[in-house]
Amino acid sequence: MSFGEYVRNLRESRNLYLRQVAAKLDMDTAMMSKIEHGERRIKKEHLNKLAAILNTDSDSLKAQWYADQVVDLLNGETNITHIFKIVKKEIIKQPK
Amino acid sequence: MSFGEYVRNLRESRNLYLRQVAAKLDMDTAMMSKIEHGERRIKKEHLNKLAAILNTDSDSLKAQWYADQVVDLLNGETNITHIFKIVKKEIIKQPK
DNA sequence: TTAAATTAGACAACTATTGACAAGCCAAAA
DNA sequence: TTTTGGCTTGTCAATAGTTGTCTAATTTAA
Repeated sequence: MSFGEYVRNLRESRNLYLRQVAAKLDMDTAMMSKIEHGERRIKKEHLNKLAAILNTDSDSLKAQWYADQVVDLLNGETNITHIFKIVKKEIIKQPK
Repeated sequence: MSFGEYVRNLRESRNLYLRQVAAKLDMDTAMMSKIEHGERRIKKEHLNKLAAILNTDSDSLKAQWYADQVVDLLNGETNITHIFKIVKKEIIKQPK
């Protein structure tokens, strides 16, 4: 399930209209529609607010959001497991 | 090791100068320098040629390149394992 | 010190993304 | 069968981000 579908499912289960969510995020309904369709990307800064509006866990929402970006980036690649191994090794070594 | 370091290691082990590699890729030496420093991103389309110039395996080079983008994207995130799980689930379900 | 190699800074040119608007679609109510 | 409400689509200018190039440092090796 993509980020957009994830949001749409939540929104519908909350019985909210696109325009309601859009208004609370101070954006056009059309934009929100595109976000749910994966045609536009919601800003990271909006995620906390969106989670609150949808009354859901923001960590899961963020994970979903990041996953979407990664899928987009790796679209069509095989070798994903290998890539992830490199990434993990790379990210772990940031102590501080 | 980042993509840039990876390339630099290879290049030096091959006793090639930045300007030589840059010339073969038809780009400015300064650009190539920035690429090795991670300040600029080499185009995906250049990877095969670069692998040939460095006489190395292009799949590994590409994996390294993708890993770099992902690291960049997830920079600062915890939860990476969770995100990767979502990604894998998402990517697997593309048959065709 | 010199010369070659590399790096850094600045900037215009090029791309991509965004937000806003208007028009369209579709299902259900009237 | 029209109207209404919710959603979707297309377009476009404005904005933001990226790229390549040039010039001027800076570093390195003799």
